[in-house]
Amino acid sequence: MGTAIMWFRRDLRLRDHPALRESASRGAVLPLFVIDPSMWGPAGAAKTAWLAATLRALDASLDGRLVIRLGDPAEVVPRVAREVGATSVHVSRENEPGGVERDRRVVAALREIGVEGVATGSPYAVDPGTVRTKGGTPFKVFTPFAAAWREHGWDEPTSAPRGVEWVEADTDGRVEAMLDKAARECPIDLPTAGEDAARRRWVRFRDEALVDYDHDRDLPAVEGTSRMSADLHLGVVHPRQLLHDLREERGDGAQTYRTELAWREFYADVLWANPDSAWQDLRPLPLRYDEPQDAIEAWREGRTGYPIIDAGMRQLLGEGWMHNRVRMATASFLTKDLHVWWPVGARHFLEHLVDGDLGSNNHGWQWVAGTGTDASPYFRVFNPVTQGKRFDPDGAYVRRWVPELAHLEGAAAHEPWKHDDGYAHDYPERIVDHAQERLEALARYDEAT
DNA sequence: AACCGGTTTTA
DNA sequence: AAAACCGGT
Repeated sequence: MGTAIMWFRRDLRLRDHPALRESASRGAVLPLFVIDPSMWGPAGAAKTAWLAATLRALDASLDGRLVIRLGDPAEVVPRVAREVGATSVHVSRENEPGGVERDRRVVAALREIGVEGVATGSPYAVDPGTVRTKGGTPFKVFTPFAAAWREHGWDEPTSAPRGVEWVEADTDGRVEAMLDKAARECPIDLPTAGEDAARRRWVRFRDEALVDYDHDRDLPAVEGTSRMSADLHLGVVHPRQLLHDLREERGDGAQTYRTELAWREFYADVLWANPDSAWQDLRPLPLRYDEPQDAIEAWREGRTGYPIIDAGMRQLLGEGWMHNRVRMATASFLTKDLHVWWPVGARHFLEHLVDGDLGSNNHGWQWVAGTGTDASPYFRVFNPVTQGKRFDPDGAYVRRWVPELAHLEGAAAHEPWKHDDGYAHDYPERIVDHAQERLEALARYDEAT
């Protein structure tokens, strides 16, 4: 039995970990994480802090044996392999274009020194690239994808491997200070990180909120969602575990939850099949775009004068998370009311969301913008006032995030312009007229098609 | 067996 | 409007 390296990336857990089990079957295991300083710096502070906290939790669950090194993985991973005399390096397969390219470089560098690179499993219940149409092509429409995905099914989760012989090596001396700094500079309160905490959150959701999920998941004022996204993003939980937990559940809540997981898998598959669609239109649409810097800044900071939009944008900055209903409304506002190209918004979301997942985020944006999957409805323009009144009927979400409107009762918080004291606490006036910009957006779509 | 055309579907 | 399927060839 030789030595194997388990190189952790978006799979920061020990339970139900096919690549970890594979590494343990090869011999003694060195658990490794590599911080690429070129990625660590530019990420948002909340995102970096969440990764730091999750790494600390993983390290604790390994009794402090997680080895963290700094640098370009194509240099660091082979160097560590030499250092410990490893014969194989194990990973969960990556589907994002940047990760695919990085892994190609790392595997090539490992091959040069005679070390095998082995990918086992992926962060998805069904590996991207597996589900295909009857014609053998990747799906571009969600519903038939979801049907085929369900039909395909998924493996049962496995437990953490027991009796692993862990190999020890030094963590880079600079890492402690980096993790400390990330935790210290975190602008928000993060949930507790790590597998056990995620598991507790999930069980609580399943036992208390799942029955009403079908209805409550659309209400941003209600804690009606599972809040699993940040843990799913780093692989602290695997969707297979959640699906397994719901296997006996036939109610609307569980059905809808499975469908939401299917969206995540769909977008990962679309990204895998169309790597360029990460930052370019999946279906190029020659639209005229604006670059209104002041309005974009107002959108980012939550002072557009539209209550539900401002509440959402402030939740993003304050919590590192935004309710999905509001993600759609704020994305529609940037693209349809301000006529801004979707990557501007997608980049802002990715910088601040602790769950910021490239496929789900960017294809969610493209879905709203009309350049992505789900063809025709270019005319999908969300009315921010209607969205607010429909999904936050008593205004509680707006009052929570927009103190300037806290004095308005009930749905009045969505329409300060209708109340004498609506602007008594310096809430900004609307920066655009939605009815007018809606027509402008439709005119531009007409022009482009 | 890859391709065509008509029909249904598209959160 | 485009995708996916289905039943042909």
